[in-house]
Amino acid sequence: MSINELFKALSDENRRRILDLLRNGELTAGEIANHFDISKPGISQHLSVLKNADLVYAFKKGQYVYYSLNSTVFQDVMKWIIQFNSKGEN
Amino acid sequence: MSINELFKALSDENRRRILDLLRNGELTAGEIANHFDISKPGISQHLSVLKNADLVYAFKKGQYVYYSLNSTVFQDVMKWIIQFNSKGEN
DNA sequence: CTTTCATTTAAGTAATTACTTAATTACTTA
DNA sequence: TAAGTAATTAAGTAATTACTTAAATGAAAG
Repeated sequence: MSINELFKALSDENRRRILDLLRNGELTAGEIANHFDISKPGISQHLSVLKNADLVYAFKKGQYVYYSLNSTVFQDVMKWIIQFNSKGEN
Repeated sequence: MSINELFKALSDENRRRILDLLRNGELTAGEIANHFDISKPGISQHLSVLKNADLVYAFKKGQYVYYSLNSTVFQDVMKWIIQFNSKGEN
């Protein structure tokens, strides 16, 4: 969960779209995949990147895996950004 | 100046270090390059990515090119992030 | 004017990334 | 227990990215 991993995860358009989808609530991997023209394994890999960056939670229920936002980590990005509005401290 | 270009620009560790350096004030391309183990053309390319994403200003003075932060664009990133703390509007 | 210095552009390469299809794992249900 | 469904892992490939060195541009100073 480095800041680098975090920015790398956010640098992909499709991954950001996934995060956007999850703003409306949790979704299964398959439901997420249905919104894209990418293969399911492709989406699975994106989800794995998001999970490793702690941007999403994943929990398994039966044969489904539910994904949801971990909004706390967005605050790390926020903190990083804030430095550039305030001058020179930190 | 798309949000995609912006996140792509921020996804590189060295480019983020450049932005960090510029928090203390403007620097010439050469001064920036001195802080890195990368060749000058390498740094020049990073600066070009940052400039295209509007994260930095560049102005030429004699044979030097001065780079400085454009803090307004950070607010675009901020706006994007904020969506994920507040629930579901927008 | 020609030499020097700062920077960028050009061209090539190695590493990384985003995908694909095929195979595997894990769970559910007939 | 066999067949079907959801998701992931594995392995390969095409595209992108981050670098390199060499060449070009442009301003300054001898």
